[in-house]
Amino acid sequence: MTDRVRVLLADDEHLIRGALAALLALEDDLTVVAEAASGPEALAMATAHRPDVAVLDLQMPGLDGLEVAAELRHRLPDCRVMIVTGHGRPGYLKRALEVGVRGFLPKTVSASDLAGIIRTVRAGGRYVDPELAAEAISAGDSPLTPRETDVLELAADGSSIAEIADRASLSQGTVRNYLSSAAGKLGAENRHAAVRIAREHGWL
Amino acid sequence: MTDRVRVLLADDEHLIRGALAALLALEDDLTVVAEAASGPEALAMATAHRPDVAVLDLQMPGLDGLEVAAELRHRLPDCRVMIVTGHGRPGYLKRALEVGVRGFLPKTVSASDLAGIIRTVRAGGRYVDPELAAEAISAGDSPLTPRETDVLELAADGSSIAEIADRASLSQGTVRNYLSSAAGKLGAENRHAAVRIAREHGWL
DNA sequence: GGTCGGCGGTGACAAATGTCATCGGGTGCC
DNA sequence: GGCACCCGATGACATTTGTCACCGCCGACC
Repeated sequence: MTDRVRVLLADDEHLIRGALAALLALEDDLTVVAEAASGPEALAMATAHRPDVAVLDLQMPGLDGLEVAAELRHRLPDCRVMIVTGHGRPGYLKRALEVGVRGFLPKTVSASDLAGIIRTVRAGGRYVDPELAAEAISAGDSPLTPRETDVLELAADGSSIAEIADRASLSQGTVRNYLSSAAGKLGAENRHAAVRIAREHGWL
Repeated sequence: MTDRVRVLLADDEHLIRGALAALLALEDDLTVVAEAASGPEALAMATAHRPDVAVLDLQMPGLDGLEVAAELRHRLPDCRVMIVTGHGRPGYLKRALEVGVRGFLPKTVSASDLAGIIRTVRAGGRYVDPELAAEAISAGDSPLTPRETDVLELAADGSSIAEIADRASLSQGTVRNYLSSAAGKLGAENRHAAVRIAREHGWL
């Protein structure tokens, strides 16, 4: 542990990001070398400063944390990526692990925990919040087929079947079949409840 | 300004709250006298420590920031209340001002701004984020009657008309009338789109 | 080759939903 | 008193939606 850990912080909330940076600066083996307020900016800062660890907020303008993580994996394979999230829906954890994220934690952890986890991740370890992990395991995989997911996503804003069919370039009958099937798999009464359930599980 | 400003911090995200506390502690005229992670806890800490300024997150378990603000207004009329929010929907600002909140700002402000605004509010001033204010003005008041709002709220989770009627103790026909009227006023195609629109405006 | 599942579609039917007119009771305002 | 508006309800009607059965096509897997 001869060198200090070089950290990139990405969070669109300036207040939070600044506070975190100030707080991590108190740890004498950590250095915040770059900050970003959006997904694309995070990528740019990462390639410019080549941090050891990137701490990404899940929800950011432009590209979200997962998209940035996926891109970083290709551009900077040596950079470890951690995701910090406010409300952690289970499905995100699974997707995060798939794109090589080494740490996944809610914002309810304490600052000293965060510093510790950064060190763990830097050393090659992994950390996943136990509660989020339990939820993810109990939630399991999405039972929906890719197409069902697509169509359900188009239904998410309350559009009519006709609109969905139009945007998906499908016949209305097909759309109804998919939505009916998806609602059945999710145990929902109608497509709108299905959207809500899929959202809660992070399957959307 | 002989005394230091006594501040209460309430935010359910431990990481954020701790970071903010550390950051405000750097200002030599501010003291964080209490922290809370939920609405009820915020109330309890406030009555126990009688802060000059309460900085409340909008979304908290138990009671949200607005409910805490309303309660504080009665219990501690001398305590100035500020709301800090992640994604600020317009309607909340209006409701916040109605319950006597003196400061309303998004988490995108910088830490030094926050400290400055705390001082402003403490001195009896007000501060509202200009962008949120503009949105609130353009959004205007909700066109919905109280009952329409109630029923729309019950429809928010994708329930069927029958369930809504049951929970609201209304006839199904009445429920449909209210929803139809609400959808019409909001320019929505159906009640689900109406829910989305009302949510976006903070009218729900 | 056979089977299974996903994809896209059609047709038909029942149920849910949206829409409209209309009613009575209440409240508040001019 | 007259008027406007909200509340709650009913009935009728057209439309949308959900559900099911069934079709062909394709790719994967055994």
